[in-house]
Amino acid sequence: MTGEENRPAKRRKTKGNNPSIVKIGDKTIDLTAYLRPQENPVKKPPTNGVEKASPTTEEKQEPETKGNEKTEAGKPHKGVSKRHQNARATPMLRARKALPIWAHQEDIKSSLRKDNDILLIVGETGSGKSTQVPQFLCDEPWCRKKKVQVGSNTVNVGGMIAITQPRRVAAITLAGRVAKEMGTPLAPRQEGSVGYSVRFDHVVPKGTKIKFLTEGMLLQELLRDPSLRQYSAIIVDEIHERSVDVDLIAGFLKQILASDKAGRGGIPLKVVVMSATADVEKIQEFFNPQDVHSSMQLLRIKGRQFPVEIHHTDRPVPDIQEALIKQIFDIHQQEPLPGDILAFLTGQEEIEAAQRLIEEHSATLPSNVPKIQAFPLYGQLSIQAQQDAFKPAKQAYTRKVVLATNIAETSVTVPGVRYVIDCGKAKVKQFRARLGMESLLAKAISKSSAIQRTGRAGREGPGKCYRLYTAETYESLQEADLPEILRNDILGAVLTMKARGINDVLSFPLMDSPDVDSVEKALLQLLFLEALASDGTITEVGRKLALFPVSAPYGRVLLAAAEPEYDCLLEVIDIIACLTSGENIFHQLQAEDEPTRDDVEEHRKELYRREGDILTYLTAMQRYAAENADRIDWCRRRRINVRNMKQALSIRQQLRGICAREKLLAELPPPDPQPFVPLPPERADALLRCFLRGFALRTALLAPDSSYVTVQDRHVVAVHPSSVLHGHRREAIMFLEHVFTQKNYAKKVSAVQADWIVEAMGRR
DNA sequence: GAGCACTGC
Repeated sequence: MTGEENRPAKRRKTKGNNPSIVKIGDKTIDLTAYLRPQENPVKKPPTNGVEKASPTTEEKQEPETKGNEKTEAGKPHKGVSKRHQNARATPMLRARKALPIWAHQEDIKSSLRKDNDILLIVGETGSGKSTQVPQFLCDEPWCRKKKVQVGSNTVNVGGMIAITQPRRVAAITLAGRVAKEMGTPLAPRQEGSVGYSVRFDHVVPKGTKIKFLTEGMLLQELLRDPSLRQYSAIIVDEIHERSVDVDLIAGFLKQILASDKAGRGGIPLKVVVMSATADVEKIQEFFNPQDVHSSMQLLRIKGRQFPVEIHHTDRPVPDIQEALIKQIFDIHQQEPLPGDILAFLTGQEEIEAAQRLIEEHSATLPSNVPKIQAFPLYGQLSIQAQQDAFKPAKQAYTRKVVLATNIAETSVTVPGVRYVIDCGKAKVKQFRARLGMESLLAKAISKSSAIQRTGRAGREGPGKCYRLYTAETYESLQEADLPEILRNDILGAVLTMKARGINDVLSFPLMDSPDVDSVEKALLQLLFLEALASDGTITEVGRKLALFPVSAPYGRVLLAAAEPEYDCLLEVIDIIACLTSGENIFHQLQAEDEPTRDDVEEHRKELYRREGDILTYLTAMQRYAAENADRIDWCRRRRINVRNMKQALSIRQQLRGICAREKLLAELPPPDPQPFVPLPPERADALLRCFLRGFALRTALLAPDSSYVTVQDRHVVAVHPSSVLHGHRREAIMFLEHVFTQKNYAKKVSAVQADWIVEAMGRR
């Protein structure tokens, strides 16, 4: 788990006599070829590199300038390029100069001149780093496009700065803000200096110098252009969130920095890594000057936050719900209005219970006391219900309490919050490679997460944070959350590496390396999917899978669907579009839906199929696409997630496009709406057999005691209540997801025949 | 009889 990549021997697993032999069911597979190290991918630099101490620049915070975020924007300046010099930008320039990062402009520029290629910036929220750093750098001499010789070709290298974001909205809104500040249009097919590229949405004007993109997007670009030739610099923002994608990006960047730059005609790539948390040792160690032949400077920049008073409990609370309610009403009675409360809870169930308690208590408040109103906020809530949590309370003299999951920690900002209550826990998804399943359980948060939650009270003024745990408990928390690459299934990450030509994935440089078990599991699954050949190298199938914006098993099903034997590609695209559009397209029916509940069930009945969830999703998608009148109303009547269905349509269009380009699809189907035609049973069989090409290992057989036992590991699984097959008995089931929460659950379940499973396994 | 949060040619 150290970030050092040159000691694979230590990570090798010792299993029996030969560590490279593993068994799946009755099959024995030799992993020797998979684990064989290739020649060291990170070239040692010549030893003339002088090591510099990393200077830490502490900075005095500029006096608070009120309303700097709200400064009127100058109108986009037509004709481009002579930016931020023109008079119209002046009020905005003043606002920019007030940002804490402005004082570091020269430091930032000079630290990347000459031979220095890497810079690490630690900037708290509100320092302005995401908007200003690219602007500081884009006029630097090293940022110009250059014509160079690569092999026998003359190519252009550099000219653009990429800045990565973990979320789409951030990439889009930051691009919008920077475009305004630079007075340049942000529109396709125009000339401009700023662009963005996220899934389903690309606005990259001609002459773009600064491009915001999601991490996944840059990874896709890396597959096509391993040297990132169009860029002079890559800025990796929010690296502290440590997504799998950002970890892979860091690894690829390290390889580029350490390489001889032949792929870039000798022109160096500058790398700026930006983090909002102070624990940067791991990052510094990772981009070790020894390895990459350049010294990494570190710059610390103060943020702009109001002070937040922190309160811990004196002793551990026995009952979180009770403590929460008491805390809410204490704040309500002691603190003046306005000032809303944001409470962090673990999940929907807890939130709904708390909401009921608050409503009961609230009803007992005397009439001369301000009212209190609770709003839930979590990801699967409808757009409308989420927006209710952002709007000020409807009635006057009312305090709003937002009961939120982790969604309010990073993804959304609730305005008006002065008080935060932190229960100290969060649900975390963890992949258990040995069992091949995920778990989703509430666990203690990390210190950095607690600090992040606290900060949510100080966005608009001084605030208070009440932690429902003791100061000792806080001190005992982990410094940071486990990075995703140590918690998630790394199937996709391993495929990306293989597709990028990394044969020996165990020696790929990573800040945190997953254990060998997980890597082996992923390699074996890729072998099962025929993404890898028996010698561990990537196959044509594997290359194609890496291009699909879906997980490898889904990609494999897409490829199989195009084979004449199954011939159901359009249907499979519809299904996968639905499956990957969000948690579940069906909203859970709640007590509040009561007057319409039967009506909703009646409408839903025409979608439910006895074959299971896959066919149900297909029916839902096809009926939705056939709907010509009001699709939103169609969803409302069935309590179907509108957002997910819209997303599903976009994914469908994207997948159809890719399949057409990859010659899996002869021609694009006619546009919607097309009349709905139910899939005949024999076609349904073909479709399910096709899904088994990706999911044969995720199957279970009905046991005499009516439980389902998995084929691969002989575990008992229960059909999840969200499945249409919940409570039904079938000979055998195939499930697309496998999660431990209260129980070992199979989700997205379909009925299959036992001999289909045998057939699918026999193909290997 | 139950669902942390993101993301992708």
